[in-house]
Amino acid sequence: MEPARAAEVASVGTEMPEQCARCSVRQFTVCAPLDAAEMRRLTEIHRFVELEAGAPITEEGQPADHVFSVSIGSVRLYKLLSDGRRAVTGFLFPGDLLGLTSRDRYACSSEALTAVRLCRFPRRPLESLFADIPKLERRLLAMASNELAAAQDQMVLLGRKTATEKVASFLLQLSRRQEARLLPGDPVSLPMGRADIADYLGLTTETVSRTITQFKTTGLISLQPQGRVALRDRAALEECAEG
Amino acid sequence: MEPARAAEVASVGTEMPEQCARCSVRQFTVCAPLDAAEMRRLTEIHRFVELEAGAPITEEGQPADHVFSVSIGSVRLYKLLSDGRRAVTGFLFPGDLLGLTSRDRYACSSEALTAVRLCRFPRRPLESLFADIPKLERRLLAMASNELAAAQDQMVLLGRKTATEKVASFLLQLSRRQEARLLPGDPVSLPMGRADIADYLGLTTETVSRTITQFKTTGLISLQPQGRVALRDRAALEECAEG
DNA sequence: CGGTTACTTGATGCATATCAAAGAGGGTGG
DNA sequence: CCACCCTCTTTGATATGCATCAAGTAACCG
Repeated sequence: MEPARAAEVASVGTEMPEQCARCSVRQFTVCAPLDAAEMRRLTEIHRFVELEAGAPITEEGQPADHVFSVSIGSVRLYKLLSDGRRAVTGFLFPGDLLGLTSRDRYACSSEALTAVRLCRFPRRPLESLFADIPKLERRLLAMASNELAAAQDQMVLLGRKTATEKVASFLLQLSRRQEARLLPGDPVSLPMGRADIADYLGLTTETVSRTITQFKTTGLISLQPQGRVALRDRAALEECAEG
Repeated sequence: MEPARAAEVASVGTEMPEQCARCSVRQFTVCAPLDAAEMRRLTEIHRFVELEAGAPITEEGQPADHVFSVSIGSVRLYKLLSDGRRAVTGFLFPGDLLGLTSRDRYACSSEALTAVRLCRFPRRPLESLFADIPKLERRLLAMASNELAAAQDQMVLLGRKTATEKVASFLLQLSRRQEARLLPGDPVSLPMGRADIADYLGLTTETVSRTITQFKTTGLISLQPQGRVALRDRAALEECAEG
């Protein structure tokens, strides 16, 4: 047994793995409510997975053997129609959960949008833990409920908002999600391309681009290097977003 | 103690209330996995609520004090934009759950679409039961996951399907949901009006009407009394639905 | 620095919205 | 029991927001 692990071994059952102790989004993940001993139980079954930008993570319809928690980076969730049309059903950021389903198949395909680090939990062992750690199941239910509420907002956006309202809502959504992770809400970083945004909002890349240009022209936002967007007039954007 | 109750009294803790024993959709509801003793625990806190068509059930943003299970009838879920535009986020049928949220406010407004009977559970006592009946929480998580998968399908529909595809998908969805309740999948009954369908599909009533007329003309469906739709060519509808 | 991909901008077209009005049920009261 | 009225649905004519088609421009990468 190598010296580097001595401390860990000395505290079996009470200390969590170093990587988790250092995890910057633990308080927002599925792990949030767990104490050190429970964390240890959970980490007995998990594995870290690192992927580069563009790598596939899950494929719609394939066996849902794992649940993932995004640790670093961003992920795009999507579904395809038979003729190739694509709908992006969501973007995931650190702390978000991926692959939760009650069926035995993934509901969506997903790909790394940037380089990502994921915590991967095999599903059966994870579900077995529910019996010993009810907090874990409680947490998953809360996260699923939140996702459901977000999905309903997205349905309103897709079904009843104009292109301008959609793009404004999108920028504000990303801003709020940054704030939820205790990051500044401005500038907003856009790790995804215009095509991803378009497929998420039910628009075309051209319309997204034109709308962003319009916001830029009217002084609501300004574009910064590396896909960052500064919100110059948040109140006006909020106004835009609601109609 | 009246004779009619003798059998029930003789088996306290093992028999479920008569109304639940007779419930035609119990196997599809939150109650599905519970045994008689657990059912009794659950029914200690629930109350039956009967409402006539059009009655409000929940209002978006109001305190989420209760969770409901639809027992008889249909419900429409919706959200409003500030200028009055409406998005219907879902229709509920017997067995479906209403009002599940991890926040303290309802995410959607809801109204009875027909006369309905609901089982109403006060939220705090319900959550207290989770500790004693883990199956209950497991069941809610499964139901929430299913709703999430349905919400993702709806996002694809709203964001990327044409009017024809939307209406075809809608008819098939209702048909499948009837089948899931072990009812015939054909004819499909439409308890909601064209305006509800339009707000659910991100269309106008006129477009919904025209599309239905077109399906009728091309022999894919035929309209029957009381808002029933016979699926004359299911395969062609499926084809329509996917593009 | 050249090649490639992503983004932006412009011109045109179409699917669906909007505006308008005529049928069709469905319930109620005479 | 029928006639009327109200609401919902259907149908028609026109308008428009966004898609599509088509270049041009900027950003990125090797």
